[in-house]
Amino acid sequence: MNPLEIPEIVIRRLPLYLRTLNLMAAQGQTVTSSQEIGERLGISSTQIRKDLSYFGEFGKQGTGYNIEYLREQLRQILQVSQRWKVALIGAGDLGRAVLRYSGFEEGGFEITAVFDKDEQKIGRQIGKLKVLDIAKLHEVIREQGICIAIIAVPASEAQEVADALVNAGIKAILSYAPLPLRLPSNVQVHYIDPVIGLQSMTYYLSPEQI
Amino acid sequence: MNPLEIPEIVIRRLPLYLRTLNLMAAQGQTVTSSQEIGERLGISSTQIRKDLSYFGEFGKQGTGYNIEYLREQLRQILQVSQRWKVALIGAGDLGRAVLRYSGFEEGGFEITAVFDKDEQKIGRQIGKLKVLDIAKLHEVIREQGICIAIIAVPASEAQEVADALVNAGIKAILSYAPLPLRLPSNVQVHYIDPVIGLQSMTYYLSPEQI
DNA sequence: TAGATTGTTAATCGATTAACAATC
DNA sequence: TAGATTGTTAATCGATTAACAATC
Repeated sequence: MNPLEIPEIVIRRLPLYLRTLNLMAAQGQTVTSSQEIGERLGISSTQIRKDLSYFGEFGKQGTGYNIEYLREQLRQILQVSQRWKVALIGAGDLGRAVLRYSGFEEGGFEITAVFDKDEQKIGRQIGKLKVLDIAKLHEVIREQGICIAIIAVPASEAQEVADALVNAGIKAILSYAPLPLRLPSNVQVHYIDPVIGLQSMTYYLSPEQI
Repeated sequence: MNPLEIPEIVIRRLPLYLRTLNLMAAQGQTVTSSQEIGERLGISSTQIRKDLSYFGEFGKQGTGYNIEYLREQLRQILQVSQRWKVALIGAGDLGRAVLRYSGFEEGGFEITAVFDKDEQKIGRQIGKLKVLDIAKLHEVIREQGICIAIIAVPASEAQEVADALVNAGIKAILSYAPLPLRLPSNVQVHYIDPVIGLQSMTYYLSPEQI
């Protein structure tokens, strides 16, 4: 029951369960089962029940899970009931796409500051936000009490940005830069690298398809 | 030695090794060791040697691995020595960011066609490509002999697009839409969902940081 | 040669799943 | 009640790692 004992692989699946429940709720469904969730995700029902059992008992024998209730429980476990403020570094094509993607908002995240070092971009308005000078990173992050950041700068600048973020007090980083960041162990990090995904699929393609 | 027996989790790590070797080569390094690769990636040297041993013997006792040689071997294993043609569906903010990202090119992929259903976008020039009408999806994919696609359309349209892609002969899909696609088992799929990554990090953040 | 590092085996560790009592 | 589904235990399965001979 100590959170430290819960395998990370279990934590990584919880957002998938939450996302599935959100979709079901959006379609007006009120009750589901571990089997139904599993079918949607390609995961066994046993695994879903086992994963949830790390945190408590959320279902009823014979009937399954109340979707609204389980959603709220998962939101609380993942700490996404409240909205988190997020800083975005990089206002290039990728940064702008991140900024305009509505999924963050729905997932419990609000990008409240965007930074770039390019003078051409600084001061430019993107949606509700004005691009800030990266020189103000520390100041703004501290002022707003932000502890999550998204890195959307070129690989060559990512480590430097990460260092500045850690220095400003950031505790979780989502990085789109295709290289591993050197970070203190108390800072969470996840990477998004589409090329890695593609390259592990081409392994399975038959040679005649090239 | 039968490819079918190699665990998928091993295949998923190979692109990381390749990426690391690429970075080393770019810095002019010519030789490395399993320990050095492991340190960069946060993976044990034993695991790297074990993973590579599924495919052959690529190193020399006492000296390690020739970077150029191991790179080329990994490229061949992953089938990314040749350039793959890729179709991109969706020319919104995300699609444009994907199109302008140079990492695909470097990873062995060339986006050779981009589609959208929005008449406002069809015909527009993005970099070297003109946005095509999604009605021409089947025709163009067959003509060009494309077998990999990237989905960058809203979640509500992703399944429909996926069905059309499968119908056109696509064998591998990278989807940015935050939901699981229903696909034939002979079609590879990988998902990119940044919110999932963020939500599994917030679990570990201490509540006072909210 | 001595030191370094590989490739591989066997042991360990951890995750998944089968089975089932409990109960709605 | 009978059927369905949960939560949990124990068994199985698979991945990681420790140890080491081989050898550059």
